[in-house]
Amino acid sequence: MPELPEVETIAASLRKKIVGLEIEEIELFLPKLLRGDAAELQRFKGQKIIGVRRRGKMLLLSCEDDLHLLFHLKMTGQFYWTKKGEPRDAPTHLGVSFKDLDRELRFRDVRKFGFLRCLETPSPFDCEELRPLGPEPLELDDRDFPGLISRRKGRLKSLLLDQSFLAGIGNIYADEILFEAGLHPLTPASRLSKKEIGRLWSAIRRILKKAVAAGGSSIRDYKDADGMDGLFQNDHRVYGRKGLPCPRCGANVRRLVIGGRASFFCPRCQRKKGRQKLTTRRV
DNA sequence: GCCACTGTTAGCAT
DNA sequence: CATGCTAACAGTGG
Repeated sequence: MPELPEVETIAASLRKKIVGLEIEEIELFLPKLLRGDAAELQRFKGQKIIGVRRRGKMLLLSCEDDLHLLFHLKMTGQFYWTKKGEPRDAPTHLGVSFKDLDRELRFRDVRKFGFLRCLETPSPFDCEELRPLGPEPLELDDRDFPGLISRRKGRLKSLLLDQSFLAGIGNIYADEILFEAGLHPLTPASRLSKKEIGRLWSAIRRILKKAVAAGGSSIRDYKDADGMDGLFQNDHRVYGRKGLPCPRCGANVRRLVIGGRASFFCPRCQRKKGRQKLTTRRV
């Protein structure tokens, strides 16, 4: 389930351990994990890792000589460390050992949806997988958001999940963001007032920043590369909370399916547009 | 055994 | 072209 905050946390945990290390061996146990030619992987032997970055939900390990490893963890991808040469378990599909280090980095993915790709280019962010992504929500200038959303028509929930709109938001944070903004997930983007666009943008920033600070959400499989759980699952206010009271108003959280995805929201705090005024009453 | 599940995409409909 | 919906990927867990 790694979304932006989880991948950001994994990148940080990986970065502090592998930058500066020289790759000794790379072993691939599941050919379909790699998009491209298996021989490309061998070019990384002897290469020093100089950077670990995130773009959307993808992770980029960069070496010298314009060589990069691009990972997508999809639903269940995980990195972890073992002692060098330790037997691998069935869902472990890749092992990377380093010169002068008695441990090795492994990648496991129970559902096998994740992928790895080798890039050789000075501009890895222009590759096929990364090019279609929209802006990074935590880097986009505040002034650019209204223009970005004004060109879109779909429902807010689907829009937030659209990686070409903003990169990195997934199902959990989309629901938490819409709750924070007080907007119904079915609201058409084209019907937002200026004020609501402002609320949506600050909710996006606030929720993602808090989730990054909390190290992401550990619901099922998610752990960072050091095996640490995130804490943001404790701050979820609607996601996965069908039938439980809304923490703001006490109404029962509802669940809807939108575009095939579960969507959780508070029917009172996130009114459908057009109903707020009718139900306003004096005290 | 049946259904749901975090991500994404292809294919088809509107 | 844009958007919406479903199925499919493969496995685990309730």
